[in-house]
Amino acid sequence: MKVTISDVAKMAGVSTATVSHTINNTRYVSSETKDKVYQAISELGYTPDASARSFRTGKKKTIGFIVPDISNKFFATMIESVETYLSQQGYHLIIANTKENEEREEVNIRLLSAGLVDGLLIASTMDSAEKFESLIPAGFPVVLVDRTFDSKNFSSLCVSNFQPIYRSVCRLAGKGDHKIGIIGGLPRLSTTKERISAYQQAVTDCGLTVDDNLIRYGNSLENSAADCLDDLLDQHCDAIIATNGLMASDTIMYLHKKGLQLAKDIDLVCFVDFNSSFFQMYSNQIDSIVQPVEELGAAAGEQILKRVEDPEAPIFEKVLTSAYRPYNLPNSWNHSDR
Amino acid sequence: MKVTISDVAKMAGVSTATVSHTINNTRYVSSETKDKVYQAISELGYTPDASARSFRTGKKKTIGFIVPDISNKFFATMIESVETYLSQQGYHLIIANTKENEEREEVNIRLLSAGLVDGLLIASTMDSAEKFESLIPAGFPVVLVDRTFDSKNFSSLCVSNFQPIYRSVCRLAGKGDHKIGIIGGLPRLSTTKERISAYQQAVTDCGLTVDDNLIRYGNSLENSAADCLDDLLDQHCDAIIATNGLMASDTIMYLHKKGLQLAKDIDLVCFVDFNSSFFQMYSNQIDSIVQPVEELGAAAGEQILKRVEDPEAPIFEKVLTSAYRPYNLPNSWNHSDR
DNA sequence: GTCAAAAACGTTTGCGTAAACGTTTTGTTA
DNA sequence: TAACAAAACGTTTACGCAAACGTTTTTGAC
Repeated sequence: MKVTISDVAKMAGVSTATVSHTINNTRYVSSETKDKVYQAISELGYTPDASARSFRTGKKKTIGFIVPDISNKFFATMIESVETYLSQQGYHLIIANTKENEEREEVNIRLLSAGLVDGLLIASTMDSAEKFESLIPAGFPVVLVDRTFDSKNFSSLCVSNFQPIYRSVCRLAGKGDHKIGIIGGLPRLSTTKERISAYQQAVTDCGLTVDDNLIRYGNSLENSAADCLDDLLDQHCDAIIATNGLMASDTIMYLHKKGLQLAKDIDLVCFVDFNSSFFQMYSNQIDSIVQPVEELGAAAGEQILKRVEDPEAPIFEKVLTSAYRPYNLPNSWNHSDR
Repeated sequence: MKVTISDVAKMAGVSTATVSHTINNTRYVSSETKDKVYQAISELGYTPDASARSFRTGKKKTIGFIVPDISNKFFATMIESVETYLSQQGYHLIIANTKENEEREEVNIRLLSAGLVDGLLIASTMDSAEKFESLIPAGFPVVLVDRTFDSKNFSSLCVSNFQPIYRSVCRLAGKGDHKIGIIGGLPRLSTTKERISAYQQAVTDCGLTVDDNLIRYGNSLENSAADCLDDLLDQHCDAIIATNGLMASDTIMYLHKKGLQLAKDIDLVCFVDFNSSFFQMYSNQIDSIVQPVEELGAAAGEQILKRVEDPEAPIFEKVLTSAYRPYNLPNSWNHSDR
C-alpha cells in the first residue's frame, strides 16, 4: 500500500497539516515536532506523491522543451545546458522532438500546455507566427529559443546571426573571393532568413553582386548538402558559407571527396558545433562561427522560470553573440573576439 | 478561469461522467450525445487537466530516461528513437542527465520514481548493483539500457560488445598487427568491462600476449583520449581500438596531428556514431563498429511500456548486435554483415 | 493572577477527474 | 401490455495533498 501524508501524521501523532508544513517549510513547526515527523517519514519510507501535489498546487515543477532535432548537436548541447540549469532550480525537463515537422510541433504544444508543464521553451519550426500564437493558451509561459517570429509577442533568446555572417563575407571579399556561395537551412526559419539577409547585405556592401544562384537551402530531409554543393560548384564558387553544423560537416566531407583543398582551392566558413572534435580538426583551414549554445540554454532556463513565476512579466528579448574565429590569425583574435 | 469537465457537462446538458466516458471511450455513449459533448468541448476550448487526470488514475503517461551524457551522440540518438516510439504510444519523455555522476543519478532516480513518471529507462553510471537496486522502489518499472549489472534483477537492453571487438582483434592480428592497444570508457561500466574482456580473450586466442600497458581508459573528464594515446604510442602500437564515439573522434584528430596515416602507419578500429558524417569520411580507412542505437531506443521504449502495463512481467533481456564494418572489403560485407 | 499576543498546531475543504455504482429509458418478446 | 434485458446516462465518491481557517497552548507584561 502507498504511504500517504495521513499515515505519517498518524504515526507522528500530529495532523496532516503539520506534516505538510514540515515538509514544505510553509509555517512554523517546533523542532521537536519536526523531528517526530521526519522520524515517521523515514520509518514509513514516505515520499510525497508528485501527482497529488501538482494537482493541488497547480505547479508541476516541469518545463517542456520543444526541439526540432534532438540528434543535432546544437540542440543536444542546448538541452544539456537547459537541463543543468533547471535541475539546479528543482525543475524537470520534458523533451518533445518535432523533427522540423509543423504538425508534430502543433500536437506537442497542445499536449504539453494542457497541464503537463509549467512553461514551454520552443525552438519553433513553424512558418506562420499567427498559427503559432493561436496554439499557445492565453497567459501560458513561453520562451522562444534560437528561432523567433517577427511579431514580438513572446520572450525570446536568440543568437546574433547577422554579425558573424556579415563579417565573414567581408573577410572573404577582402581576400579576393568574388563568388561566395551560401547554404542556408529551412527557408521558413527566422535564423535562415537573418543569415541570408546578412549575406546579401554584406555582398552588396562589399561591392559584389547578389546572385540567387549562389544561395542554396539545405536540410537533412529533401535537399542534402551535396545537392546544394553540386549547384554551387557549378557556379565556380571560390568560397562557401555553411550556416549550420550539419550542413558544415557534410560540406567538409563533400569537398574532401571532390579532392578540393580547404583554404586553398576553396574557402569555407562554417557554423561549428560546440566542442566538436571534428571541427576542431579543421580550425586552421576554415573560418568558424561558434554559437554560445551553453549560455543560450542557461539563459533560456532562467527566462522561462521567471515567466513561470510571473506570467505577466514584460516580454524579454536577448540576442547573444557568436564567436567569429577566422583561421590563420593571431590567437588574440581567436579567443577574445566575440 | 479554467474550463473543467463540469463546465462541459453543464453546457452539453449531460453529466460529468458522460463527458469523461466520451473523452476516454470507456463506455458506450450514443453518437448524438457524443456530438453534443464534443460541441461543448470545442466551444469552451476545454482541455482535460493532465495533473488531475494522473492524480486520479495514478498514470502519468510519462517515462523518465536517465542518461549519462545527453550531448554524446550515442545517447542523443537513442533519446530521439525512444521519444519517437513513446510519443507514438501517447507517452512523454522526461530526460535526466547524470553527467556520469553517481550522486546525480541517485538524486534523479529518487525524484523521478516519486510519482513523476510511470517507469524509468536507465543507462546507469553506477558501480555497485546493490546501491543501484536499493534506490529503486519495489515493483517500480525499470529497464536498463546499454549498461547492465551482473545481478540480473532488471530487464535490460544492451548491445553486444564482445563480438565486434573480438572480431576486430582477430582481423588486426591476421593482418600482422602485434601490438594492439585499446581505449576503454569508464572502467566501472559493464560496457567497458565487456569490451576489455573481449579484447583480452581475443588477444590470447590469436596467440598474442595480453599487455596491460596496451589497455587504457579514457573519458571526457579526467583522462582524455590524448593522454591514453600518448601512453599507447609510447608502446609502439600498430593498432588501436577506440571503444566509443567520443574517444574515436578524438583519436582520429590526435593521430592526424601527430602526422600518422590511418591504415598505413597505424590501424584503427572505432565505435562509430550512427549517421555521423565525420566517421563516414573515414569509412575507408578505419574498421567501424556501428551500434544499432535506433533499434535499441525503440526496443527500450517498447519494453518499458510493457513493464508499465504489467509490472510483474518476467524479466526481459536482449542483446542487439552491432554492425562490424572492416574497411577495404567488398560492399556486400559492409552492409549485410551484422 | 489576569489578559493579550504570539506560538504551535488541528480541522476541514476542495482541486478535476475517473469510475464504481445506480437509475432511467428504450426496445423486444410472450 | 406486462416483463425484462439492454442501452444510455446520472450521482457520488475518493484520490493525496496544501492551505484557508480555526483552535489551543504558552509566554510574559502588568
